[in-house]
Amino acid sequence: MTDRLVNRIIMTKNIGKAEQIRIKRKKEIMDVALRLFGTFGYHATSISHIANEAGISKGLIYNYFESKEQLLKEIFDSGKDSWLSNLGEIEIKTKKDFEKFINALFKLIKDFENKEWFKLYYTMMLQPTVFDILEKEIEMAHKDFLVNLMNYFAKNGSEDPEMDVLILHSAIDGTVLQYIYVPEAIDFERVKKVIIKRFT
Amino acid sequence: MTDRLVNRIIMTKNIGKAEQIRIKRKKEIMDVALRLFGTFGYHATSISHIANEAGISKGLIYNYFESKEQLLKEIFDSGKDSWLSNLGEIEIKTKKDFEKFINALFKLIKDFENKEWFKLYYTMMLQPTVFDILEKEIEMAHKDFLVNLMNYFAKNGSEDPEMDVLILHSAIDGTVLQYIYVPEAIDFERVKKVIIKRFT
Amino acid sequence: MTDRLVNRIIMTKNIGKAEQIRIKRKKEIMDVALRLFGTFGYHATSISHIANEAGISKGLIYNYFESKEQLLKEIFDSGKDSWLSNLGEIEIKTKKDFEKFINALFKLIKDFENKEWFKLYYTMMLQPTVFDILEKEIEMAHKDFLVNLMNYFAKNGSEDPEMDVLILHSAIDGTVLQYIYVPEAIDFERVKKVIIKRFT
Amino acid sequence: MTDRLVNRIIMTKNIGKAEQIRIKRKKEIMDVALRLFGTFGYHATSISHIANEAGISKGLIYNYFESKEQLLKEIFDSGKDSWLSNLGEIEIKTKKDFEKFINALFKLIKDFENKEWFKLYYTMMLQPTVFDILEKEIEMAHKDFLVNLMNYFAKNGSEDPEMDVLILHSAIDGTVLQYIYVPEAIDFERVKKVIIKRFT
DNA sequence: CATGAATGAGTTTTCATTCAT
DNA sequence: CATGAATGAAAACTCATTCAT
Repeated sequence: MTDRLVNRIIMTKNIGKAEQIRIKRKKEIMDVALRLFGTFGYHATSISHIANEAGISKGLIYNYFESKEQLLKEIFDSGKDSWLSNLGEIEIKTKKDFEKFINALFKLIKDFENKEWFKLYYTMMLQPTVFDILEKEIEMAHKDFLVNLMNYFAKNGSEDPEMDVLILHSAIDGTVLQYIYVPEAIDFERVKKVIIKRFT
Repeated sequence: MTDRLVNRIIMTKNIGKAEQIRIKRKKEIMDVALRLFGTFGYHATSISHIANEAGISKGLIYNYFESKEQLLKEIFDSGKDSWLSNLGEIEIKTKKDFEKFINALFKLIKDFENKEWFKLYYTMMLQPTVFDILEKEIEMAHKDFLVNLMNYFAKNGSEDPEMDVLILHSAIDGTVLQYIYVPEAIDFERVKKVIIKRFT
Repeated sequence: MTDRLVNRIIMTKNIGKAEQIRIKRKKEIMDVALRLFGTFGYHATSISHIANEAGISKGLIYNYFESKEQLLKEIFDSGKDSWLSNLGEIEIKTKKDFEKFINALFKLIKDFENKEWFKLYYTMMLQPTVFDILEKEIEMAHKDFLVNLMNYFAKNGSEDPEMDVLILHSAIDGTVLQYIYVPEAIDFERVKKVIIKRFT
Repeated sequence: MTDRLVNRIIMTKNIGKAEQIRIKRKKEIMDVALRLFGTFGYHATSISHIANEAGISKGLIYNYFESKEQLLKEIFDSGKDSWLSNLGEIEIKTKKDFEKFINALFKLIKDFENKEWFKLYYTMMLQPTVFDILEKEIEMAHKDFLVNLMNYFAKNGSEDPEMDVLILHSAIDGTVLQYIYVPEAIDFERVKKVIIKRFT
């Protein structure tokens, strides 16, 4: 949810003052928490830390989120929704579609409100034992666009479409990782060009 | 540090019985800790948990490691050494070399004593604020073989060797991530084939 | 304070509309609070819980009661008044009087607006350290009818009137406890018969 | 578990030092907690309070008990065991048996290591919603000796044995309550005499 | 009057670390 | 060497109470 969207919702006359505050505050907390979770990790970030950084009291956070875990979940879901709503609709049939898809993907990664979300995403993926509820959601979310890609590769003369998807997926995962790690090293335009070249 | 190596060190006559036990114990603790760190994460794994799992007392761990953080560092370094000592020596000049390198790489990933180490590796990479000392070491370690690869691509007609290295690196990172995440989904032989094909 | 009494007070012309609402609201809050205190205990019942259950805001409760403790005290006093005003007047001289008294007593226990009050009563009795102000009031209130009973036993050939009162009192206390605990197990008619038989 | 018993167990040579400390400490904590729970109530007694009173750190309590609730449960069970092991064996057939039973009962109530236990017992009985696990145990524990008594009344010409048991039970409950409330007012010898007289 | 966002002190609980035995 | 009882600082979470609107 972007700030602009939040503001538009709030501007609407038929929302009470209290509700306006709630929406703003909730987003505020989620933004701060995402940044800290991403920077220090979920466990190493305390509720106190979040509250301090957001300039509010510890107690208030529990007025908005049932628990620390629930706060994490809401942050995660919110990011996931953004992600999916931007990629889910693209049908990949022609080479043009593929390019369009790769473009959309990298635009998303770059523009995405907060690259911290990806840190969370990968960190959480790495500890399925801890966050097994989220695991399922992630898998489901992926499946659609992986199938999409596989069909594309199959129709375009790939010898092993399954593996091609795997490697492409890996390359993207890896690129995102690198972007998170050393953002200044990634020139997305060049990355896109190489990926499109290597995978068409 | 492999078990075999440990045994060889221990066999050496000029190490006292007591010292032999120390070395074995230390490795035991590190193995257990690595497994638990990988499974539950560093923060979510308590010293008690490690001690229980290793069948020793909490106190004893502090006989071998200064602190929990130091234990982590030693585990990390030990894994890193294995990793580097296996890849650092390969010179990549011909296509054969490249294939050899890719083969060595995947063999390492697959055989590596414990895939939990990679979980640690990536998790730690994702939280630079916490472990920035380690970060530098990793970067240094990588540089060598990245330069190696870049030269290879440059000499073999790549339009953008830097980017090719980046993508290859990303693909490898991504593949490892996927392997950690769904090991049974990764057929290394096929992955290798596709990577070699796409990058030569 | 019964609903009827509340209504009578409210009907009185020289009470303004606003004041009428206040009285009704106050009773509403006390009723809800009593039910929750009785069910979950004083400490385990939060002001939020009471407010929710009463369909009002937390803040409003503080418009009617100084504090949570004051709310408890008012509930307690209100119940106590009902109790005493119904028993204080009976003079026990003949066997008929005794029967009348026992009948009145059990009618009170059974009809009493809310058996939760007894839960409160006994719970509070059991923690003298916390509520020793209330304690004294109860003791005073009891004394009258205990003296009443003792005189009756003394005049009717009891060997140890003091003890007889004690046991009778205990039996009543115990019966109320049982009634609170397993209401359906208590057939008041039979209980009364046995008590009258055993104690005359 | 009496102190003497604890000491005897500890004296036994084949118990390690650590285990000795554990047993003593555990009892120490339970004793302090029982006293405070009885005096202030379960919810109004904090773990800090218990730790202070016992002269130990908060953390240590969790070395011995999983949670505050578990501490309560263990205290409760320990008291219940004492109670049952002393009354469960008496068969009530003759008037002598009944007297013996009543004697044993009051001896138990009087001698019982800690009358605070009864406060807990009654307080907990009054809030079944909160402690419903214990509820069942209490019911089971009672049943035996209630059946025992009913048979006795039935064989000895009671018109309504069920009610007689109820009243007797109530009288006992009530007496214990009074004893807890104003211990100095209860002359057990006289109480026993009256109960035996009224119920035979 | 009525609301509910906000506070902050207090609660239960965890855990790395120490140290007497 | 090895144990595990003990500590204390910090974590997550709760809730009576206040106050701007």
